[in-house]
Amino acid sequence: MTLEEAIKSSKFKDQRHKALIHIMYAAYQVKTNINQLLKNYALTGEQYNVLRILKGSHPTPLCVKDIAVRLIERNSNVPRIADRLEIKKLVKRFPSPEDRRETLIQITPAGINLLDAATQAMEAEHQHIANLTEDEAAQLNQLLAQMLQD
Amino acid sequence: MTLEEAIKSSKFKDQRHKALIHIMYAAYQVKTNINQLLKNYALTGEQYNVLRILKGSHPTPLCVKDIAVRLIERNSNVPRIADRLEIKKLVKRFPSPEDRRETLIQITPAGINLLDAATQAMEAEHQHIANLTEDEAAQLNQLLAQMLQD
DNA sequence: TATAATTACATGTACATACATATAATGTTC
DNA sequence: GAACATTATATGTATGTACATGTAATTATA
Repeated sequence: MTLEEAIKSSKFKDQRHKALIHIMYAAYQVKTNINQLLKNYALTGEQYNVLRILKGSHPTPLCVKDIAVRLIERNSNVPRIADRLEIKKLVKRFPSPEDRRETLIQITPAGINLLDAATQAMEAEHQHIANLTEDEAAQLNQLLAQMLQD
Repeated sequence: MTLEEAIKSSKFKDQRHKALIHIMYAAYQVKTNINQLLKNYALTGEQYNVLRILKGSHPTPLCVKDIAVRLIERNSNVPRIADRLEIKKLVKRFPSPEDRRETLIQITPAGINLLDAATQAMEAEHQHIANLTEDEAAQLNQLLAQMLQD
């Protein structure tokens, strides 16, 4: 479905205006796709992202703020996402011995297993979503980087 | 800030994978910018979108589902967004005489005034966000359309 | 070193999303 | 036209975002 069909409108001021709407629409489609896939693993997108970040540093645990700065959506409430992962025993949480203000969070073996399964499915999905050649994707990345500069 | 700096990672499988993350990051930046601007008008992004859709059909009111299909984020809960707009007297709501299951929603003069002021500020912001020429924006739109096809 | 400022996290509230379910009105089918 | 299916909206719950505030620990400074 094209953007115009999707939102039943073609009243864009110019190409730049359309691009902003288009980006938000594309992101929504990508996220919706990913969330659907993750439902098979009883994970939300943000829970998946936090697990992925934790596995990246495993076995070293990370404190809340170090997880937060690695998330795309910076205002995500990491303590509450961690609550839900902890209930499912996908992470464990303990106070930092070095700085007792910090809570360290570590992915559990169960968390790694679930993440690995979800990631495998995700990669297949990614191939399917991004209907672009590598050259085209590189071009898209260049344009997005330029758009966001400074 | 580049994507890599923003999420402190450069571990992308390929350009297509990076493009998916990049789109979500760009959309987040655009939305955050817009939401900041709209705070000056005590509106959220979704409230603004609903008002814009209602003004598009004004003075003809729209029912809940006709608003929903015009929103980018299709699962938005239009009745509850309408609740908040109604409290602020930016819209009024009444049952449809033709189909009493439907609730018709119409933007008020106060709603139009607020929307117009917000839209003027928004257009200035849009110019500022999208650091692209018209040709580049057109290219970006073409790539996004291709990515999303079927 | 005592006090002040900062930092890290948790938590409360308002709003939004995602999805299930309830209810009333309309449409369909026999 | 009665029974059933469908549609439109509302509402409940879990999750997440955005932001303000509270509390404890650490750091800075007088």
